[in-house]
Amino acid sequence: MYAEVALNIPIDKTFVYRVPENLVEKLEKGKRVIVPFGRKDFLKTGIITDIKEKTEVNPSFIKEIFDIPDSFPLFTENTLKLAEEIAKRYASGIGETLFFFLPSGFIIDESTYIYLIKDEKVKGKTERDILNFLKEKKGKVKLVTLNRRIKGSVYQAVKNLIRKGLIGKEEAITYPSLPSKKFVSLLKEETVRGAKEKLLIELLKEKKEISVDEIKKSGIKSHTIKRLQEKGIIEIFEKEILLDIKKQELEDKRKITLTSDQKKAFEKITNGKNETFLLYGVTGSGKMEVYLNAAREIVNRGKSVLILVPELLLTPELRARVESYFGENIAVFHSKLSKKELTSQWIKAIKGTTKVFIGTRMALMLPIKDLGLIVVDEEQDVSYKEQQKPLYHARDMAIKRGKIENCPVVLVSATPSVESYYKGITGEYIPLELKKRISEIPLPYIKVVNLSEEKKVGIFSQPLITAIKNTIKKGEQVLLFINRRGFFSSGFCPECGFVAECNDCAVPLVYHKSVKKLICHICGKTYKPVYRCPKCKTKLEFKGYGTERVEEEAKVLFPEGKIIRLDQDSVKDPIRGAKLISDIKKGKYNIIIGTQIASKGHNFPKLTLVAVLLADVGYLLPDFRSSERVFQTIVHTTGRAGRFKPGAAIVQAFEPENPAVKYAREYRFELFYKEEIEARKIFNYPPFSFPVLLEFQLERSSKFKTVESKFNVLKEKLSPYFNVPPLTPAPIPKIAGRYRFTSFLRASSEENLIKGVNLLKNEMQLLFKGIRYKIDVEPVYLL
DNA sequence: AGCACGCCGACT
DNA sequence: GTCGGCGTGCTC
Ligand SMILES: [Zn+2]
Ligand SMILES: [Zn+2]
Repeated sequence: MYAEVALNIPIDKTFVYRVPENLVEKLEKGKRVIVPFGRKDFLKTGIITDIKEKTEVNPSFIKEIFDIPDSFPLFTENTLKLAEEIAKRYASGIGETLFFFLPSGFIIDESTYIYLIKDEKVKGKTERDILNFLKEKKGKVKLVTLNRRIKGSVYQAVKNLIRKGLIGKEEAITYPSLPSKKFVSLLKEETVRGAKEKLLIELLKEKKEISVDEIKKSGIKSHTIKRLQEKGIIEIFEKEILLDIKKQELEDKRKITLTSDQKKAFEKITNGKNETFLLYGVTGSGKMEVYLNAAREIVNRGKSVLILVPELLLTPELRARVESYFGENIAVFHSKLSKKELTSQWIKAIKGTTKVFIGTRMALMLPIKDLGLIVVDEEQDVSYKEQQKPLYHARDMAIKRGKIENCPVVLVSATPSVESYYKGITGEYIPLELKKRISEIPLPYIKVVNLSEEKKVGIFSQPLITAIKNTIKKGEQVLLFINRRGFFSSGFCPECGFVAECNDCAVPLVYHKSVKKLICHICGKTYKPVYRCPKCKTKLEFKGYGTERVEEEAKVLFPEGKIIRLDQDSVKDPIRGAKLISDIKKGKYNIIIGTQIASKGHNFPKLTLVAVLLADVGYLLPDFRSSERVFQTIVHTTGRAGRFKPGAAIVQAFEPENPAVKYAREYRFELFYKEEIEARKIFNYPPFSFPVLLEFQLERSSKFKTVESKFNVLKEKLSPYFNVPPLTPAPIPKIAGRYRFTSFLRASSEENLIKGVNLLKNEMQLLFKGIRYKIDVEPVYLL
């Protein structure tokens, strides 16, 4: 008996292992295996992707599976299929893909550790660096970490140092942190005096083992437990637990009568087979009620539900709202959970003890059985695209999963992506429109101010100043949206044109007044501020606006305002961030200056005026979606106003006649889509083409010539599948010290895309060994 | 990816 | 000679 095993190495290949007699019974697809691998037979964690009687591989090369530790698989048959699809579409390997999604708590790997014996003079630079690193670290360091942190031939140098007796090595296994809990059991029966002590012993007589958590619930303090342990009466031990199951009946905590539009959508979804629905309608039209009701119906039929949400939307508020439908028996899944929590949620999925899962894009692969519905909320959100390998799009792969699981998928949005909207028209998706708002409160009136004509004080136009003053006078709140944090873009020299840029990235630095530093928003590197041109000593001029600069101007203009900044910088610390948000809700502030963070997820009841300060900057960026993003920012941000009582919005723009601005203001979304779809068609952008962004990241720009000539050879081979433009410097030509060259390939059909990507992946591997590159299929960021 | 091996210039 | 930097190839 043989098992095909996928390992966490970046080659698109599985490995064949023999299954020993004693493990045949435990053999199952999707299960975790521990196998020896490589020359050193280091133990590695793998996933069984297939089981076979025969194999082509030479029997003398085949090794034996070391262990199958679990009684259950970590991937279902369906999620294994999904992983294969992802690997195929996004130029990734099956092993790479599986291990990208699998929580690291499941991984047991053996590796080499290095430690210092004595420090002596050595000649080689790499050897010196290694000794210094070990001296600084004190203790054992993984060989791989050395290799990552030190440049040069680390492996060679380590070998030499071992031979010289300066360092030592040992092999060790990293143990996984499966969810565990402390338990207590009785060692001997002895009479004790204390009432609490007696109680604990009584409890232990009844039940052999009780978890410390549970003991504490009956009013016994931890020092009591400790004292009995010291006396040798009880014993405390760690025990692996799979999960703590909270069984709860689903009850109608919310009695909501759906409108007729909502009811229609609900019926369509709950009667769905494996269609993709596009559920759309303006803010406040009750989209969430529809999908939560549908989800509850599906759960009542005994099936499970997966709800995907963008990163910033997974707030306690949202969780509470979902809990109001399902009780506490829901599981969240996102990157802020700990290793143990992630493994625990994963197990809940595979065991089927929880029926409702809500998470970010990484929740896509949860091994949920009997999936009856997948929801993708805010389907247009860019955070659904993974930015590391595998560069998958969770919305598109959710649709794929729906087909594999044979269940309906609902895409939800107030402003669908142009691609999804178009597919709603062609019938690929079934459109479900909610035309009316639920409440009587009208949508905010949007006033557009022309920034190139109107009088301004700083960034504030006269109409905006008046509106802000009136709003805070009434005791209500104002949100000022600006799409950048920091103060302003660092200076440029009017004499010689010098611009303060990051040394590693070709982007202007942003001045952050609060920390008095220049910060690169691409790589995060900080610099001391410069005020004079280093070349000609002219005083630098500053331009651009960030939240900090808006805040400073607002303080002068509105001395009566209670102003707060709400951006990544101010909510970095989660505890302080949560406090900030609750303070805003309480009305402690009346002028909120925020970025994306402020325009998503949170409802501020007293907010009645929203302003988009620079609505159409970014409109001219070389990205075919820039217009769509302007449109979405305006609709989403202005939609924050007047959730609870009528509100208004002001949009400041340089070109008010720009369709993205005009149609957002008039709430004539269908006209925006019509024009945008027309433009996409003319210029052959998605949904009319299937792009791949090929990006080289070169250490030296001088390497470009050889890369380019090799690329031109490849170009010919790719031409049956892609339109291949020449390799050119990326719009941001340098990031983190690497020179970026890109080619924006376009396939005319999905079939060509998949075939072409496969060819591209294989050819690139052969042609560009030792060169860093990225194959971004259907990219979201083009800069 | 992680690791070994083999090639080649530089330096005892 | 041989040390150490670097490119190449293999892993069931
Ligand atoms: Zn100058
Ligand atoms: Zn930078």
